Amino acid sequence: MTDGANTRPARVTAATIAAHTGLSRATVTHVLNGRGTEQRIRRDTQERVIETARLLGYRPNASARALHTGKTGNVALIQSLMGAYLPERLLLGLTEALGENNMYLTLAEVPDSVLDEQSYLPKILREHTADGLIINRIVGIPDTFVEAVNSLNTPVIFLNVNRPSDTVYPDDYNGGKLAANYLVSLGHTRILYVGPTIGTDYHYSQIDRQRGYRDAMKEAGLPTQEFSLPPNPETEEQIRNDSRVPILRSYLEPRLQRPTAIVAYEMAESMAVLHAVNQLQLQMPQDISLVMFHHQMDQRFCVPITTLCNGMQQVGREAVNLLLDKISAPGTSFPSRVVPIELLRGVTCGPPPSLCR
Amino acid sequence: MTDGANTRPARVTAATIAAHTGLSRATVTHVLNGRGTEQRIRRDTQERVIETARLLGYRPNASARALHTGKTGNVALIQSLMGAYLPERLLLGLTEALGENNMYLTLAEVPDSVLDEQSYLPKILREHTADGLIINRIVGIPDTFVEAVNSLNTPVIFLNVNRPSDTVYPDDYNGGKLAANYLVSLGHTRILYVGPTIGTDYHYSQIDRQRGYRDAMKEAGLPTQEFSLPPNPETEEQIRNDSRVPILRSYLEPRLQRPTAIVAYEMAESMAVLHAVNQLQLQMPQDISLVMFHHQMDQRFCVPITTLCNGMQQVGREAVNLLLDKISAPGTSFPSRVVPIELLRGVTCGPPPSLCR
DNA sequence: TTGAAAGCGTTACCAC
DNA sequence: GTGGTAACGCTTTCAA
Repeated sequence: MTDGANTRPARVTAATIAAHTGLSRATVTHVLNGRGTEQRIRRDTQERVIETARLLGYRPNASARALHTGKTGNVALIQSLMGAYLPERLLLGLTEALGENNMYLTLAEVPDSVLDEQSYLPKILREHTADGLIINRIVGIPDTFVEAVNSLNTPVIFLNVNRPSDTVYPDDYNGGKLAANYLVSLGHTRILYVGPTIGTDYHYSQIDRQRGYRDAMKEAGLPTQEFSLPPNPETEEQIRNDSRVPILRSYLEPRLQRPTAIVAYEMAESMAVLHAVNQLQLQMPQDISLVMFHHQMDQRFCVPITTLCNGMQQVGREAVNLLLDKISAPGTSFPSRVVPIELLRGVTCGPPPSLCR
Repeated sequence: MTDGANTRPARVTAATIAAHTGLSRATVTHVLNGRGTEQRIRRDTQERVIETARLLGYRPNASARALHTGKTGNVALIQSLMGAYLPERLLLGLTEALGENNMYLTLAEVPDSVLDEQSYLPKILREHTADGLIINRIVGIPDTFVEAVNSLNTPVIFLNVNRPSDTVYPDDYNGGKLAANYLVSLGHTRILYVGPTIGTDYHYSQIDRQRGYRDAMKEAGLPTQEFSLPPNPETEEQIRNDSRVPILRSYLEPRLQRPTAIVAYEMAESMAVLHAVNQLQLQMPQDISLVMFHHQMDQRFCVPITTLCNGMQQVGREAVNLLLDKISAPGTSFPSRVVPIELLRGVTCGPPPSLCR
């Protein structure tokens, strides 16, 4: 009486159901896995099994199944989470596509220190926890790390870096072209590219977006104009004397020769542009147009900025597809997949002022 | 020769090592689990085992261990990823703290549709995949869902909602007080609170931050002034006629009675403030001060805005601790834990203009 | 239609 | 010091 109705048995397994129904474990799993009819198990038996499972609150044990099938049903996402690039859309794309394949995403943080230590592998790689690995945007991955990972028997793909194979990343080069072409198509001829100052450990997109812009301008027979935003100031002193917006402002100040449109590398540059534009009392898009690269149309800025969207959700989905391909053909190398960058129209672009007058 | 050196055996298990070393599986696992000395296994035997494991590229099978121990070593994070609140700091806190306990975070996206359907549980909850569940910031969770989750035998905690028990969330009420008090301490007396328009499915922080502000102002004997930013415009028509910044500007326009400081609910409100301030050619912080709630000091805005940081990393860590407590004491209910909100000084605050003159 | 049994890789208890 | 052996929960093949 003390233990009967209220204390549910700690674990309800297929065996429990078998015992309750007086059937064998095999029959129970057959029914539970939808193979009941195929196995020509009586209708009412099937219903009895299912009802009992429901009543008992049966939940299959993933580890046991994994042990038998040799597949964990998990994919691990590896990255240094400190300073990570992990847009929600990317996670959404990954989990969606994995979910469609009855798999899950396991997040593994890899401290930067680990990446430096020669041949030290993070714990998640030292055991057999996932069916595949996704390595996200680790800039300047040490070769030793890549080698160590490859020596694992686990399929691996890379994300958001530009490697020739087994990688998924956005087409930043054509994104750059798209940006410039779009502004050209609106009638702009003086288009300024605002990017970050490119240091030693740069990301490929810093090069590619700018290259795309340059090539598109050249093709249109227009001159390029580029401005590298100095890095974020660090000390408070530097912050108070932050010269980034003033410098940028000087680019936009001259009445006649000022750019009529801007391509910004990402949000940081866009914000500087917005500040400068505001300070100069310019109207957007009447006086000046702006496009930026981002992973979505971001509504938090009050002004929806026309965005070159790097399709992180799609990147996530493609990554899963690629990884599943690799899992089913272990050892094979696949060419990298490039995801197109799309233009999302905000309200920051229009024809150049000269054409309006 | 075809199969010898190049084709590595598909799976290296403890048995493989046992075979290679001529020892029993038990001895091998003893050594591998660091129980070698305790079991008084010869030094050289131990070394032989470890070396062989390394050579063979042995990686323990997590599923097998899980099956035996009854612990998967995984914690599932449940949420609707569409429109999710998932700051990187939160993930960092979660994965860090889990990592310290040799556990991993499994991300499970739960489509909104699923939450609505009565009693339908997402797949990850229908099987035994994780040792515990973290439910993150699902606003307006249907009671049926909570019930269904509770009927599972799996420990569950909530994140970023304000439930009385088994929950971790930032102390937004005291954050609101802190914001106001800080500005008061700088000498401000006309402090405007800018929040979102509170709809039907609001988040507790929308109430709490504002309440904190109000109470602090009352305690300081100062009048409150509040402005609800209308929701983001949706159609392009609405966007072009976006009246949010102009309206806000009208609050800041009058020379004498205008607020000298602003508490912004979050980034969206801050951006509107920055735009309005820029358009009015006001200097920040000379003419007006600004603090906002956010999950970190964000360097992308060019101006580092003084931030009330809701400590998502800490929230993540506390969440893991709470969940581990629940896992080791199943069925117990723990009081919710509130994580203090911290003030991170940016460059947007200073004394009010009147005191400068 | 149903049941018996083997095996997945690990752990841990208990003999030797 | 070392080596059997059972058990974890599930899947699947083969027999009945």
